[in-house]
Parts: sequence; C-alpha cells; structure tokens
Amino acid sequence: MTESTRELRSALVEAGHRLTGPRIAVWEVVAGSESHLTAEEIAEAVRSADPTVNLSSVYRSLALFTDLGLVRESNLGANEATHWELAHPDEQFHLKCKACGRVEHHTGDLVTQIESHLSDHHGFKASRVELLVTGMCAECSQSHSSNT
Amino acid sequence: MTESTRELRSALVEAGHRLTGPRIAVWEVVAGSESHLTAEEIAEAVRSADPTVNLSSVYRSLALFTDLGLVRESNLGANEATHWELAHPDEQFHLKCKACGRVEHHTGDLVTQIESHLSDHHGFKASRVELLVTGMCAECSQSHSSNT
DNA sequence: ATCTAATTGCGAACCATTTGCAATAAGCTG
DNA sequence: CAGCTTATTGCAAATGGTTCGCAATTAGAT
Ligand SMILES: [Mn+2]
Ligand SMILES: [Mn+2]
Ligand SMILES: [Zn+2]
Ligand SMILES: [Zn+2]
Repeated sequence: MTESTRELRSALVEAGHRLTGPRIAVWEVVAGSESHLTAEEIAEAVRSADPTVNLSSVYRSLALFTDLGLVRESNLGANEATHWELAHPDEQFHLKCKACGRVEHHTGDLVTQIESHLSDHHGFKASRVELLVTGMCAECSQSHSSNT
Repeated sequence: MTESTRELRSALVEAGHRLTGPRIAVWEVVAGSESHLTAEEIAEAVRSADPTVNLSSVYRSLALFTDLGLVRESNLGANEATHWELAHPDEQFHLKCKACGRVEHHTGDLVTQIESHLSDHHGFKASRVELLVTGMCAECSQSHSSNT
C-alpha cells in the first residue's frame, strides 16, 4: 500500500467510510496530478488502471473527498464542467488565461484581508472564498502584442 | 417607450442588433429586479407580460446582453443554475449566506488591489474578477448562536 | 408596401451530473 | 477463515440546465 493510499485510508476510516478500489483509484489520479481535472478526465485515467470503475463512482468518490476536505471543486467558467484537484486553501486562488486556457494558482494575503474585513466590519463569517481572475497571462499578452 | 427601453435600444442599435419584443421584455425584468435571477425565473416573469415568449429567447437575450456588458452572469454555487442581474463592476462581489441563502453585494477596493498586484508583479492583465464568499451573514450567525 | 436578414418559437438534442436498484464486497465478529 | 451486515458499486435511466436546427415571423432598411 502506497503512502498516498495510507493517507486516504485514515481520512476515510476516521469519518466512518470504507477504503475501496474505486476510491483508491480516483484518489491516486487526483493526488498524482498537478492540474484541474474534470470527472470525465479522472474517469479516463482511472480506467487505464481499472477499466471496471464506473463514472458514477468517480462522481461519488469526488463528492465524498470534497466533503472530507481532501479535494477541491472549482467552477472555472460558466457552462464548463466542474474541475477537481487536490485541496488547497482559499487564499490560493485561480488565474485563468483566456488566451492559452491555463489555470495558475496565486497566493495572496489579500483574500485573508477580505475575510477579516467582512468578519470585523460586517459580522459575516466566511467559510469559503472562491476567487477566479480571468484575463491574459504574461506570456500571452507578450506574444499577442502587435508591437515591433 | 420607457426610459429603460430607450437605453436598451441604443445599446442594441450601436452594436447592430434589433430591438424586439422578447428582448424588451427580458430587459424590463432584469433591469427592474434587485436580485440574482435564473433564466427560468426571468422567463416566468416575462411570460406574465407576454406568454408567447419562449425560454430559448430568454437565454438568447441574456447571452446577448451579457456580451454587450448590460447584464452580469454569475455562478453562485456548484450545480446551481446560472443567475443573471443588471451589470455591476468586478469590485462589487458576492457574499452568500449558507443559512438563509441570501446573496449580498459588497464593494471592496481589495479586489482592485489584487488586480494591480497581478498586473504590476506578474504581468497578468485581469479582465474579469469573480469573487464569491460563502459563509454566515450577521443575522444568521446571531440567531444560530447557542448562547443565552 | 416590399424586401432581406435577423430573430423567434418550437422541439429535439446535448451534456454534466444524479439517482434507483439489484449485485457486490469491505470490514467486523466469532 | 467463514459468515454477516450494510456500505458501496455498476448499470441504465432520469434529470435539469442550456443549446441547436429549422421553418415561420418580423424589424428595419429601401
Ligand atoms: Mn486550484
Ligand atoms: Mn451580483
Ligand atoms: Zn496565457
Ligand atoms: Zn443569512
């Protein structure tokens, strides 16, 4: 049993769930990837290891992992499928380049400042912050510029 | 012709589009509401004035208005239908209370600071910022507290 | 009043996600 | 290890929001 599987097991057991084949497979894929994946992409990768795993089970595993705080679910655009990735904190937010499509992470304490401000001045207790900045990344604004 | 319709007409004409019954009806509903409405809710309201207007036309009008910058489209939660409202700037973001469900607006210059920081230090040119803070509003955290 | 292209209504298609249910298997317990 | 209970799975069908194709309508120009 791999180290990553061990982590999964303890999280599952602690919450009273079972360690199963499909869950392990989904976990390995998500934990072993750097990117934001759709359920279908995850299912595809999972199937290469075990072709019997069903897409429904992938969805169910992801929902459970999200619940346990192991993975993070993101909407990276209207009418786009949900993307999943290993959990990361709120203050690490998303920069999406509309030219190349890449999604980068950016850590800023400004998110934390917003939370504090809302709590201190407005009594709003934030439990989750989702910040998506869409625009042009450095590389793309460079290559798309019409200068000499 | 109402004032609000006149505004719509000039925006449409300027972009080479026609002023039509369905577009006026959708516009009146969105412009006359304070809240974030789903396409179905808008269609319902539109039908009370003109029952012949189709849901597809509502979607098409909303897509066009969004394109023209007249309305704003928001995802206020995973697996929830898209919501529309009259356009408002990026720095006016969303606070969603998970207890009462209300969505409030909050204006903070911190969003603008994030944009500047990304531009100055990372060469990322933001064109749109979507910030959704989920948590408990002041009223709800008060009434849900278990104190004497 | 005529003309033409944009727009609409309608129904069907689409796509991501969820669900019901019978079959399977994880993790006790002895 | 074998038996038992119940969570979990695979499958296929349902769902719900949104889009699409196309023929009929209509806005706006001439
Ligand atoms: Mn991320
Ligand atoms: Mn809003
Ligand atoms: Zn880019
Ligand atoms: Zn509330």
